[in-house]
Amino acid sequence: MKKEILDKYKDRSDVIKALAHPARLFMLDYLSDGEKCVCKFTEELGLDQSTVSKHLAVLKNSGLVDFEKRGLNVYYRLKCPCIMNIFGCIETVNKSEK
Amino acid sequence: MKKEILDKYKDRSDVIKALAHPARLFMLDYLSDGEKCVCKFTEELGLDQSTVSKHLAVLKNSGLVDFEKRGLNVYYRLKCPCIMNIFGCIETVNKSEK
DNA sequence: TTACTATATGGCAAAATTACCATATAAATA
DNA sequence: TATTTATATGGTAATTTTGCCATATAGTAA
Repeated sequence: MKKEILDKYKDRSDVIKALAHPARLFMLDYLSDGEKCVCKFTEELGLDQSTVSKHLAVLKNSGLVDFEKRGLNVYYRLKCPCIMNIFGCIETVNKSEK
Repeated sequence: MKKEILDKYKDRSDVIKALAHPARLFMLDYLSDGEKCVCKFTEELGLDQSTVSKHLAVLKNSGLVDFEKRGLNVYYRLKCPCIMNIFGCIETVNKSEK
C-alpha cells in the first residue's frame, strides 16, 4: 500500500481495531455510565480473568480508556465518551444490510 | 463469552471489523464524494487488484457499501454515509493518546 | 513476615486476517 | 466467434488475534 495512505490511515485503523471485538464493545458500553473495576468485567463477560485483562490492555493502548489503581482494584473508565456516538450509525448499517 | 453479550455485540463488531484496516478506511473516505470503480482504488492504493477486490467484498458484506455494474466496470458507493462521522472522535482518541 | 486477593504477563495453540499469484468470469469489441 | 478488459475467486504462506493455563506482581490483612 502506498506510504502516504498508510501514514494517513494507520493510526485511525489502530483505534478501530481496538473497537473490533464483541467483548471490548461490551466493555465500552459498560463503562458509559462510569468507571468499573476489572473483576466486574470478568463477572459479566464470563471470560477468563487473564483474557479480560488483555482486552482491557488493548483498549488502554489505543487510548480509548484510562485506569486508576485504588487498593487492590484497578478501575477503568472511558477516556473519550464520544466513542459511544458511533453505535447509532453502526446499527443503521446493520439494519440496512440485506 | 456469555451468549447474551455475544448476541448483542457480534453484529456491531462485524461492521467495525470491516472498518478496521487502513486500505478500507481510505476506500470509504475516497467514496465520500461519490461512487468510484474498482480500478480507481487499485490505482490509488498500489495494491494488487485481487487484494483490492477482496477489501471491497469485505465492505460490501458488512453493508457499508453497495455496487452497481455498468459495462465492464463495477462502481462502488457508500451505503451509510453517516459512517464518515466517526472519524472526528477517532482523531480525538489519537490526539489524547500519550 | 506470611497469606490472601486482584490484576497483569508469558507462553502457546487455534482461528482469523492479509496479500500475493494464478486463474475464472463476464461484458465489450473486433 | 475470438480477443481484450475489468473484476472476482481459489489457493496459500505469513502475520495477527484470541483465549486459556500457569505464574508473577502488588497491595492488604493477619
